[in-house]
Amino acid sequence: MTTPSAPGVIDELHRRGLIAQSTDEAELREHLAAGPVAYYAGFDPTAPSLHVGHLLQFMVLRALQRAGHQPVVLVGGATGLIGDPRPSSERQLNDPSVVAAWVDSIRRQVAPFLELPAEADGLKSPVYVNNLDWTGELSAIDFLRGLGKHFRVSKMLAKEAVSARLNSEAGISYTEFSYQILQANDYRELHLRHGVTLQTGGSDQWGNLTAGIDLVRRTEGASVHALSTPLVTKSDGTKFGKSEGGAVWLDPALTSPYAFFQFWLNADDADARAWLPLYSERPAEEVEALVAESVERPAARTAQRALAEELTRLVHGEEQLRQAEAAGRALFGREDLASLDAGTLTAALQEAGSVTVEGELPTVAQLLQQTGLVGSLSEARRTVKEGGAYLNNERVTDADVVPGEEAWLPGGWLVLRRGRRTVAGVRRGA
RNA sequence: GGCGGGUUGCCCGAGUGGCCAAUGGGAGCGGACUGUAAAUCCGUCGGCUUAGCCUUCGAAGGUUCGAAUCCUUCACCCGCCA
Repeated sequence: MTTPSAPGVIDELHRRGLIAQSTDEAELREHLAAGPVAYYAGFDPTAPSLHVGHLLQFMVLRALQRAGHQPVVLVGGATGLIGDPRPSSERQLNDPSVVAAWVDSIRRQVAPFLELPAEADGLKSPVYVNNLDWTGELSAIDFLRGLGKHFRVSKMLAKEAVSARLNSEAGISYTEFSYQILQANDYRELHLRHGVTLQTGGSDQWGNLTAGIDLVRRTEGASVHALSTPLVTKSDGTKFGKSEGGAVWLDPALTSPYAFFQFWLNADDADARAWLPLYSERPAEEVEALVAESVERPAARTAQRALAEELTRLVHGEEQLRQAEAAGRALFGREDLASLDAGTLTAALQEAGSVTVEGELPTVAQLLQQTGLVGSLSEARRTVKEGGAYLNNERVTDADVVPGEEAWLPGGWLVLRRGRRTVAGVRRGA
């Protein structure tokens, strides 16, 4: 891996389209060029796992780390108890013990992204912090006197998420209204504790980022920076990061490495080309070549493949990437399923998702339901009627038949498929 | 506190006593076409032991042979007036 010299990191981020907004860029460049800078990004525990939407933040964190700067990763044990206002509706408060558990799991999940390879000379290992450490013991008086005085309500009301909520039926609670003060205070605390002078985050966080800058200036007289990433969009206007099942998680227990790989592989052409620079850490020329290849021969899906490979490797590791790829090849390849060897088939179906059936084999409709390919027996019948159900790559015509002995594939498997690309395995039990 | 309007399936939104599991649009899902894309066209879109049955139209009760539709009470939302 080539280590770009420190002054180039802003150029790299620009080239990759990772900068939506930043504080005075000339100053920021100068600051970064002057020596290692401590910078931070925060992640609130609103679920047991992060999802693909968070990935972009790590691309920025990694780029800065490669440039020799000091990453500080914050997991919001305190802010997660309050809830950053969403433009749409009030959040449901989660139980403190649940949030604490999520802090742990996210903290563990984040680690590999900034882990340094053995040969990484002079690069800095991340510092991990939890804002509950300083927010948990903050008294109401300290909060109101020490922090509240620095915030003008008119300015707080002007923040996008807040004003959206004020103008909506949902309104906004005082709890969520206060969120920006807590996040601003995080910046201040990290500035004092770790000398942090740069905060990064999504563009929807810009208001919170600037609130922190203002607070640091007012209380410490220091001028600090912020940098935000653009919102990742899809060409069809739908929300990025969802697949059939809902969110695409980084936790392999919630979204298998296979499903994760497939998520990127199935991106549409325009999206894959637009996303590749954002997510790929390959040299600029290589990225350009891949995009050009994608334009020339879209069917080869080079951009999708590159995304799927790089990100699956980053999130799940080389071994999982290899298996996810092999599974895709086995299940979508041209070869006959029966000709696959038991090991390949087993690995592929375990990746794709499977159930084990003991004793009497149920009907195809029931199998479709048990594998989770459909939500109900009615839906299973409907799918069969629509011609969208396949057993071992052959269209099923009767939902109520029980697969015969000859249907079993090597390793004791049945391959069920719904539609073009949703596959699940059925394994023969004892 | 008073008056008026509203609450329908994942979302929006029709429906004012039987022809309503409920028009239409969106999302989703499937098929065709392709490249495990996109666009387009077609189909589908509560559940079940599926030519039938069961449970749905804010909640509970009532009128009726029959109610999403009428009546009563309650909850919540939106206006106007105090």
